Amino acid sequence: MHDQVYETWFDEDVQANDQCPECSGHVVTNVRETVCEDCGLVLSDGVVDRGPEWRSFEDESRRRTGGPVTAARHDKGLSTEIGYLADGGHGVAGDKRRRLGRLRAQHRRATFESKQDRNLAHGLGEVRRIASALGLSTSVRDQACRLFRSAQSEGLLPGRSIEAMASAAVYGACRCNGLARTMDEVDRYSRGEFSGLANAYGVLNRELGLPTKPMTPQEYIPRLASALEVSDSVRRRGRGLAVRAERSGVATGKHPAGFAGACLVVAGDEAGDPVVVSRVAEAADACTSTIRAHRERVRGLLA
DNA sequence: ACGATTATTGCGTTCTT
DNA sequence: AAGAAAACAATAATCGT
Repeated sequence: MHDQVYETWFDEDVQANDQCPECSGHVVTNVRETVCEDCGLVLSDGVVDRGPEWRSFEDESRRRTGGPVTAARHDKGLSTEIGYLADGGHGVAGDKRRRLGRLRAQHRRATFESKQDRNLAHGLGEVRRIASALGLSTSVRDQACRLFRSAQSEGLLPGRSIEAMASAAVYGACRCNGLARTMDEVDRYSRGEFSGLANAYGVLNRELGLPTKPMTPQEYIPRLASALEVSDSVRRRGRGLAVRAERSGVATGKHPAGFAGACLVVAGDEAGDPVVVSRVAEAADACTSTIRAHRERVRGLLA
């Protein structure tokens, strides 16, 4: 019934950081919808393109035909060079010598450039795949791509996996735009067997000096609220609690997502509309004991 | 589901060399 | 100053209720 209205807004491309048409609040984009952070108005729900599916499939098949591309293998088995013994040792002279020299230079240049290219192509492919899987807007995705390019040109790649840096770029782009994503969530789509995301992001953030500010619990409220399908009043109350908690300092040093979840639990209890802790834990990428601990902190705030 | 207890992880500090 | 190590806090895991 709201479809028409939503369609219109979506066509106008309401995105993160825009103003909510209804309450002039702050609009954020999360996994599968664009919502107003203040009133929770859903601006695009289920309209998010199904692009990620064929895109990631495409990437997958490209990976297979292209062969395994990992930083380790690049340097290890695949690179070759033309040695100097061939001519140096046996006194190859004149034309042949010069030709060999030119060949050597070309070969070196070619392999070097193709390595860079492959790394970049692979990395950007991963960035795009992860960004799509998270349902990020194209502008955020492009920003992530730029971050990855910077990371490569700044020489941040050697010693780290492409996958790790790709997911770090995506996470970094989210952080720069104030989008509430946990590292876990981004990591979920990374292909590496061990994450390295935290490390890669650490370097990326430090070396590039990303303009990020710490996430606050209330920024996670809208996402969790819609994931848990709590009532509007509970969400509002939870948001209020999150603000109070953050101002009073009890939330500092805590993972904001888990803390936001705890706020929703307390809000649900108050409203006589219990929010199940285990579900919150799942939605917030935390465990139940953490949510419980935070819940007590929030309650202590009210007492 | 809850509360309590224990294990693990991560991080900033401090002590060394 | 760079690195190792003991120390602390947060989170996870596990228990009995």
